[in-house]
Parts: sequence; C-alpha cells; structure tokens
Amino acid sequence: MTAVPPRLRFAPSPTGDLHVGGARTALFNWLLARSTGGRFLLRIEDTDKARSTDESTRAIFDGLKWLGLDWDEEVVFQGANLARHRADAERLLASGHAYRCFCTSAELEERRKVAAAAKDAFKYDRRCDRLPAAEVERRVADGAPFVLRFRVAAGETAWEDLVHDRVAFPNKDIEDFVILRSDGTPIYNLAVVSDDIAMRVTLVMRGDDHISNTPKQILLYQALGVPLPQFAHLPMIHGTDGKKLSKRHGATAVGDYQHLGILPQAMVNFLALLGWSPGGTFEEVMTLEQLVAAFSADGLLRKASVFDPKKLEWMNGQHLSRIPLADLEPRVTPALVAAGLATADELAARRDWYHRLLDLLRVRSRLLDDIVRQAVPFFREEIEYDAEAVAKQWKDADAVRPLLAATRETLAALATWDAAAMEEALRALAESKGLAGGKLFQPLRVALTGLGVSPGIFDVMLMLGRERTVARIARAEARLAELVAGG
RNA sequence: GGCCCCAUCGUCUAUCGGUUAGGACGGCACCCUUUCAAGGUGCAGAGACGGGUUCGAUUCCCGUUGGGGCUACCA
Repeated sequence: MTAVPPRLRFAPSPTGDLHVGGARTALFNWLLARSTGGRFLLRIEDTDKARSTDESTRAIFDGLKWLGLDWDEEVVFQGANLARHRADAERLLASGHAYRCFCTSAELEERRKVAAAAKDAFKYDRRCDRLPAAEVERRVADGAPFVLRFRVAAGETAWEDLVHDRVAFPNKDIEDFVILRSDGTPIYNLAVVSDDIAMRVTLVMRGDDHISNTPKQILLYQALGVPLPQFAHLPMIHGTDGKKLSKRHGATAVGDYQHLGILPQAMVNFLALLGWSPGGTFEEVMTLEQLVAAFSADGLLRKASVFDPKKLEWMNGQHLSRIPLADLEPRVTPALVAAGLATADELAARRDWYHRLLDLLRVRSRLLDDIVRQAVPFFREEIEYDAEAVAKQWKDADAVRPLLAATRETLAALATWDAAAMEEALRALAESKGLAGGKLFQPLRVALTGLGVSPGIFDVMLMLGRERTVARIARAEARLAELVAGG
C-alpha cells in the first residue's frame, strides 16, 4: 500500500440512480480510505448537461448516506471547473501536446461507417495535424469550429494496476482523442484528469470498464507534467445471465433494495464480498466496522462476479437477527406505520413490548416486509383467518371447537400469566384428551393469529396478553360454529 | 472487426507448486421441534481445453475456446 494515506474519490455521473455497481465502487473507495486513514472524496461528473439531472444527484447522495458511506470534503461538481478544464486543454495546445481538428462529427461518422463496411478498425487519421500552420491560422481566423485533439506519441503506455498488475497498451492503438469540444467544453478524460489533479487524488479506483480510458489519462498526466496516481480497476458485477447488470435484471438501484426491505448493513456486507475477499477462512457476516478492519487492497479480486439476490436475502436475514434492536426499530417503525398497523407514538409508548415483538419476528424474517407481515395479528383487533391454515388445522371443526373452549377456560383460570404456567396447564389438558401437544397448539395458533405460522405459541399469548388471548379464542369458537353450520 | 480484461462447485470464494481442492449461498436429507424460521449434522456439486516449465501443476508461461469491457465533439 502507499506509504502516505491515499486520497480516493467516487466520481459518478448523475444520469440515473445509484446502481449496485457504482455503490460497490464507492464502498471499496470508502473502505480503503477508512482503513488506511486516507480521504474519501465525492465528485459529481455533470459535464454532460443533457443527461445530468438534479434528481440523480440527489439519488446518489441519498444512496451513499443510506449505505453509511460519508465523504470527507466538499462535494466537487465537475461542471463548476470548466474554466480550469479549458485552461488545461489550452495549455496542452500551447505545449504542442494537442492540435486543432476541424473535422466535423458528421464527417467523422461517415468515415467510421466506411471503415466499418470495409471491416477496418477506425482510428482518426490525423489529417488535421498535417495541416500547414498558415492553413490552420486561416481557418481559425475564418471562425471555423474545431476541437482539440491530444497528439498520441509512438510508444507504449503501461501502468502497474493495484488489481491487475501490469497493464499495457501500444500507443498505436490509441487514437488522437478529443479533449475539448468545439463549444469549448471538456471531454471526459480531460475533465477527469484535470479534476483528479486538482483534488490531489492519489489512487483512482473504479470499474474495469475504465481500463481503456486509463492510458489516455496517463498520457494527459504526463503531458501536463503531473505525477501519476495509482490505479485500481475493479471487476464488474454481472446479472445472473453473466451480462452487465442492467434494468432487465430487475432491481439494480440501491434504492430498489432499500424499498424491498434490505438493510444497508446487509447491502454493504454483500457488496463488499463481491470482488473482494479477506482471504483464508472468515466469517462472512460482518459489520461495517469489521469490514473496515479487514479491508485491504491485497484482497481485491479480478474476476467479474454475479449478483445473487438469494445470497443478499440470506445476508439480510443474518443482519436482521444480529443488529441491536435500537438499530432495527427505526427501520421497522416506518413500515409498520405505512401498513397502518400502529402510529409511531403508540409504538414508542410500549417500547418494551415492541422490542420483544421485534425480537420474536426478526429471527424468522429475511426482509423487513416479513416482519411487517408477521406483525399483523399483534396489532389488529380483528384478525383474518387464512383459508389454508383453517382448512388444515380446523379441519375437524366439531372436535376443535370444544378443544378451544377447554383451552380458553384453562387459560382464563391460570393463576399466573407466564409461559411456564401456560405450558404446564395446556400440556396437561392435551394429555387428558389423549392428544399430542401439537394437536392443541396448532388449532390454537390459528385461533390467535389466523395463520398457520407464527412465533412459539406461548410467546404469542404473552405478547397478546390474557384478555385478548381469551377473546380471540372465544371468537374462533364462534367462527367454528359458523363453519359447522355451513357458513 | 480492432484493442484490453477475465477463467476453481449453479453462485460468492479459499488455495500464494505438493490439500481426500476448504468454506458460504442455493438444493437435498436428517436432527431439534407446537408451526415457521433460526441453529446443528450430513449428501450432491468445481480446477474450460491443449501444449509447455518442473520431480510435481488449480497455482508459472504460451496457445485455443468461452465470457466480458471499450471502441463518440457520452461519462
């Protein structure tokens, strides 16, 4: 690793939501900064005014904040640095590293088409670089529009990549790329280099789809007389079909996962293990703090990985069960409120009860929504009976009804309302009827929750309280009577 | 087409020349058990292919194949 703490940056263009690929890039930059005492900077690359939007910028901020990735200095908006970009381009022109090109995009496109038809690789032929000085002056005087192209010298451009080791490009394969548009605005590679220099970025870590940009940027650094940063190119994240992650793979924005009920802790943990490994055998479920402690550029992998939603859900279930209740509560409360089950005030008023409920439900949940769904019978006064559960557990209504009645009476007569007392009395009741415990507990579960699935039956009754428990059983008896009557 | 990157179970990965190729997710089975989860145990499942180098290659080199990325006056 670098001797001095590195300065890293995440530089997305605000042309859409923060995607998981971008989030992973941001995460690795952040992780490396936090684990080395370096700095993590954020730059919004909004030089493409046509595609950049404020909503996108906001989505990026929100996504990063949700993930818990904070940045260290003022956000840099690339569009604000136009003057410098332009000055750098002019400097390159003055120093002879760039030249004016009068070819129009229409002409270029035509030549590209011709080359494609002939199955030739198109590369700008430098015709404008061969223009006599007088001709160039004449055209400029005439007001002819021109772009600035970087003059790529012969040779080879290579660098020692932190993840790929040595990567090299023969300069003959790099065309004289445009650095300044005819309207005086900078092209990506120039803007990036100019800004990275200005921000004193020492380590550029980004997706490996940028590998082919790197030799161009290196050439720019050299022409500008500035020492090179280190480069690290991260492998891509693919969809289950092996192709680059895109809309047709379903949820790809971090916001999508937030709404699906994924915890940021799980998202970060899952993403961290895509393209990075601490090596050896290790516990996969980690907190952000543990990730920071374990992270190192040495563990960066080069192979593209497939985004597996199944594992993300498992990871989420793990975090759901492990994080402090105090951290879980603020994630669940809004969902409960949105579902109309309770108000935030009501929940706050019986916080102990609420926390006990969360503790009961989170173990059997993978997504936040699973908690909400299971919480319903604990909040609604009137429960609904799940048809499947009724069909299975209340099949023999004539037998179940008296059993429930006896259960109700037993519970109502209990000296104390605690699990041990319930269990002792109910098991005794079942035994007196010659039944296994389950034969009593299952119909009771349906009576209390309307569902075939719930936390342990004694926990359910404890959470419900004696009064509601008894009332629900009575109501179930009535419902059973209707069923027998053919209702 | 050209250039570049990549290649271990279906997926995420361990292995830094010598292992019965290990773990996790998912799948299956069993255990626990009042249901569902969680947890525990077990089973199936991988070095793309061909050449080298070496006493010995998953590991190093070359090639083939396959996959991916880039190829704009987008970023």
